[in-house]
Amino acid sequence: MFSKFLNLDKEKQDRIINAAIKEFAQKGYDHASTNEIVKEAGISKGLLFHYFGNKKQMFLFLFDHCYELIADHFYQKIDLTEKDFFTRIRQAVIIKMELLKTYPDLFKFIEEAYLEDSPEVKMEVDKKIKELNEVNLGKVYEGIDFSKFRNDMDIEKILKIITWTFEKLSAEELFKAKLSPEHHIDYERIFLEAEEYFEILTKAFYK
Amino acid sequence: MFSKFLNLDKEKQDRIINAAIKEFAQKGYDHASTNEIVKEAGISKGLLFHYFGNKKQMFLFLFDHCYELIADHFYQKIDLTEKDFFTRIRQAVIIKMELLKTYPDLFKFIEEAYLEDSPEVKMEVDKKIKELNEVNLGKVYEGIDFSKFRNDMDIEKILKIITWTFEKLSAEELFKAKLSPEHHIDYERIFLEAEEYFEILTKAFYK
DNA sequence: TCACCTATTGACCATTGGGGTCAACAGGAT
DNA sequence: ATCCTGTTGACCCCAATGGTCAATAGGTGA
Repeated sequence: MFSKFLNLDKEKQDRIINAAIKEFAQKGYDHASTNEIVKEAGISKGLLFHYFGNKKQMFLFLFDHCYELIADHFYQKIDLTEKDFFTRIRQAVIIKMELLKTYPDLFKFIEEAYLEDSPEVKMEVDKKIKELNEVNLGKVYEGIDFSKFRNDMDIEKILKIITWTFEKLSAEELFKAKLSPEHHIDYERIFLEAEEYFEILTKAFYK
Repeated sequence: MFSKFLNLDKEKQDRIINAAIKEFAQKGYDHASTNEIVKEAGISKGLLFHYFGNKKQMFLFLFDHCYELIADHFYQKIDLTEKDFFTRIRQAVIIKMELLKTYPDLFKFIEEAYLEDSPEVKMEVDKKIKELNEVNLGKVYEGIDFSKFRNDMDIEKILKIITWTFEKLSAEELFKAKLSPEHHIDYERIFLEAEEYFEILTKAFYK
């Protein structure tokens, strides 16, 4: 089906993927423009339709492809025998940063796809999401040793505060990068800052 | 300039404001459609241009108007003699919820306006933002008694964790509301849940 | 009843931009 | 010289855009 696309060298694939997910993430399915995508990707209009047939098929392919990308990275590299929550979440943050280095709009695209309500694709996306939820949900917290947390607080809320902190931290850094001229992201600095938050949160929520 | 609009009864003004900021927040300046706005507001196309002249003037008016709305509410109702950080931030959360009741897309609109890069309005918006930053920034934390916080952690990071928690909490609730059929928001329940987070964060970060 | 007036309508206009097509081409291999 | 595969971009039709304006609705005073 998409073999023509998948046989390209990775650099070109990634250029097209990034152009497309950026456009969809920013504007949603309906208002994303194939003209913009080909301009950003540096290919001709005809070629895009040669690879994907039409806009809808391209969008659905991207959704599947991005989800696989994420799932593969996480389940290959996350050590499920690791029982410490902070170590585990640190792993997750690193993996996320690695992915964002190659695909800056990967997670934004997936998030927006969840909210997509263009009638053209809503049904298919909803179906995909439902299937995925049945399989994947909750695996990230599997096997964690929760006895290390102080027990005078609702542990679910603690976990939320911690994950929210790292989500907001990375969102803030992405925002800064967008405002800066070259859109440059200093992953090293972010990582060091994240470490300081780890320290604070450990002090605050472990026994 | 906009006196024709401002002389309308408040209900009609709000209907138009909400239709417009929703459209701009969702699609950005360029792709926001005046047709969609008038449809959602329940007025005719001609009337919108009768009030605002053109799309650009409407957008810039909305930005100013929304900013004033927020500023007025905050500086009228926040008690700057209140020295306790949690009490202060609780006030802020309540005010934000009140505003969201009347203008569900108010903050989303402002946030997106900050990122707007349509050439048509970018210059004006950037200028407005610059002016505002010089005046307003940092007032929210003025006069807070920071000695109540434990001193084995970087206090700036603590403040961030706390504000982020409440931002994420409200974002999560907005998301839930979007998924629910009637888009209904149960402010009472959110408020109670926020209280539980206040309790946890106090325990974690006060001496 | 009718003339006047202001607030409001929505069909209409020129123009842009959309998704999608396809004849033509580039250039390496046989 | 002839394929062949990968690639181009001018072109198509049409939907939708921001904006206009003659026509109307409906209240007011005479």
